[in-house]
Amino acid sequence: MHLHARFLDIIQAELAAMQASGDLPQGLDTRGVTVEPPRDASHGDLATNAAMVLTKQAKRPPREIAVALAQRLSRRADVATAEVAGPGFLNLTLRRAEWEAELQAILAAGVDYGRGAAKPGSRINIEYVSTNPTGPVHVGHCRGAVVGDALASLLAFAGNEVTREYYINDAGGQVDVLARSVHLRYREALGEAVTIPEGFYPGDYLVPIGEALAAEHGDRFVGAPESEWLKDFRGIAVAAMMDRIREDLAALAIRQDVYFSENSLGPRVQEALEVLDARGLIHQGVLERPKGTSGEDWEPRPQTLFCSTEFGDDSDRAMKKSDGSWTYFAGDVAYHYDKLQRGYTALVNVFGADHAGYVKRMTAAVAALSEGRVPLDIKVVQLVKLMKNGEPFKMSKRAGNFVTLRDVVDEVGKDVVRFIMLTKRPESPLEFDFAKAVEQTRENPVFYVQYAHARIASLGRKAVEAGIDLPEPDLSLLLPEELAAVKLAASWPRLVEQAAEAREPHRIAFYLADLAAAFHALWNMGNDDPARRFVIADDPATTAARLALARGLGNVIRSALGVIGVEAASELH
RNA sequence: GCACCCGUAGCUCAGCAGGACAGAGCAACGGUUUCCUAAACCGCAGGUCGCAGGUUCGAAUCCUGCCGGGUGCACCA
Repeated sequence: MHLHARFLDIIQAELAAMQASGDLPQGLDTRGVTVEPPRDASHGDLATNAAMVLTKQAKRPPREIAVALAQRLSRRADVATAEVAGPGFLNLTLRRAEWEAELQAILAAGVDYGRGAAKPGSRINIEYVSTNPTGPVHVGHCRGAVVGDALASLLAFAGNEVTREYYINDAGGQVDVLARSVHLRYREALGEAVTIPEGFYPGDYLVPIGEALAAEHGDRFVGAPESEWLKDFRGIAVAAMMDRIREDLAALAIRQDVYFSENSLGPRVQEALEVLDARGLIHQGVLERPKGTSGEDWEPRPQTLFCSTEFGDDSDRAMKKSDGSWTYFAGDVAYHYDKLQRGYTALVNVFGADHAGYVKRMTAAVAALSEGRVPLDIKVVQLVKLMKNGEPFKMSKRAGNFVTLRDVVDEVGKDVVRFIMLTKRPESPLEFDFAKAVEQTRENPVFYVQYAHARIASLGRKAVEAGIDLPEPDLSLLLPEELAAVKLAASWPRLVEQAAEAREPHRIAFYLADLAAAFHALWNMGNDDPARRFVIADDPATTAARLALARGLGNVIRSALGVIGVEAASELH
C-alpha cells in the first residue's frame, strides 16, 4: 500500500475510534473523506477534508472536529505536526524519516515502484485502433492508437488484467471495393494500362499485392467474372492489409493481443439479436427522416430495430436493413456480445471523434446485453490537426497522397509521437506540428523529460569517473528542496491509481514534465552554487545521498515512461 | 433540428471524480555558463475561469438556460 493510501486508512481508523469513544456520533458515513497533498506545499505534506465532510452528519462545527482529530494524529510517531487551517482542513506534516523511508522504497522497487497490487477478478478488455483493413494506418488514427495503448498499459500497471483488442472490419462492401481495386492492380501488373475509377482505392500500396497475384496466378483471373476471384481476392487483400497495419502499429510500439475478425462472427449475430429479442428490445419499425439532413434520397423503410432509445439513445437503431441483411451495427452488437461472453468485467473502447455518434448506441447495446452488469466506457479522442511550421498540413485521401502513421513515425520517431499524443486531454483537439516535434527544446516535452533522465544517468557515470568511494547513503543529509523532490516522486503510486481510475493516461505525461522540472531545478542549483551539486569529489557522504535521490527520481521517470511506452534515453546527442 | 466535445493569462494548455489566495509552458521583460550536458534554471509581469441563474459550508469543477467554435447525424463500413 502506498503512502497516501496508508494515511487515508490511518485517518479512517482514527475516525472510527472517535466514534467508538463518543468523540463523534456513531454511524457516520466517512466515504467522502480524502487524503491528498495540499495544492500549496507550505500547508504540509498531506491534507484531509474529514472535518468538513463530517460536519453536517456530526452536527458539530468543522474546526472542532478537526482539532479533535489533530490531537489524536499528532500523537503518532510518523506525524510531525497536525494543524487545523482554513474552513476546517487538517494539514499533516510527516516526520522526515517517512520520506527517507519512501526514497528507500523507491530505490528498492525500481521501475516497479507505483505498480498497483493485482486486482483479482478485474478483467478489462480495451479495444482501440480498429481501422478498416483497406489501407495503411492513417495519421488520423495515431492519437486513438497511442491513447488506447497507453491506457491499456496504465490499467495493467494499476493491477488489472488487460486484453488489448483490434476489431477487423473485414465483412462489408468496402472490402469488395478493396478486392476490386486489387484486381485492377493485378491486371496492371500483367501489363495492362489501367485507370483507377472514382470510388476505388487508388493508393499504390495495393500495387505489390497485384504483382504477387500476377506472379502466382498469371492471367487466369483477368477476364474472369467476379464470382471466380472476388472472395479469394478479398481474403488475400485483407490479410496483406492487416500485415501492413500490424507493421505500422509495431513502428509505434503497439502490439495488440487479439485481432478479432468481423467475418468470424458467424452465428453470433443472430444469437445477439435473439438475446435482445428475448428481452423485448427488438421490433419492426420505420425510422423517421433525421431533421436537418437534406433527405433527398430518404424514403421510409420497415426495418428490424433495436430499442436503444430505452437506454438513452436518440433513436432506435437498425439491426437489419430493409432487404433483411444485417447492418454493420448488428455485427458490432454481436462483437460486443462476444466480448461479454468472454467474461470481461469491464469494456473500454477508444473511438475517434468521427465515431462519437456511435457511443450511445453501443453503450445501449452493451447495457442491454449484459443487463447493466458490465460497463462499457467509450473514450472519444478528438482529431489531430497536422501542422508544419504553423501551417495546416493538408492531406487528401482521394489524391492518394495521404499521410500515413508510418510517415509521421519515420519523420519524428515513435517516442515523440507517443508522448505528444498524450500532452493534451483526449477531449481537446491537438495540433501536431512536425517542425516542433523534432525540436529539442523546453517546448518539446519528450526531450525535456528524456534530458532529465539522461542527466541522471550521467551523474552515475560522473561519480565513477571521479573515482569517489561512496559510503552507504545517509538520507538525512538531503536538503529540504531535495526532500521536496522525493515527495513528488512519492506521489507516483497515487497518480497511477487515480489516472487508472479516471482512465486518463495523459496525466502521466503531465506528471513526467513536473518530475523532470523538479530535477532540472535541483541540477541548476549546482550551477549557481558548487556546494549544491550532486557529485562533489571531496564530499562522498553528500554525494552518496544525492546520487540516491537522483537514482530514485530516475527510477520513477523510467517507470512512468515505461507505462506510456516511451524510451528512457541515458544519453542525448 | 438533434446529439457529443470544447470555451481558463496575449498564444498553447493543465487543474487531480467540489475544497484553502486558479497553475505551467511559450511569447515579453530582467538575470544565471572559466561549473555534474545552458537541449537547462531563476526572477518579474499577466486571468470578470464564455455569460446568467441554481445546488453546496465551499463551484473553473456538478445542474439548467443562453452565446460562441468544432464534429457527427436512416438504409454505408
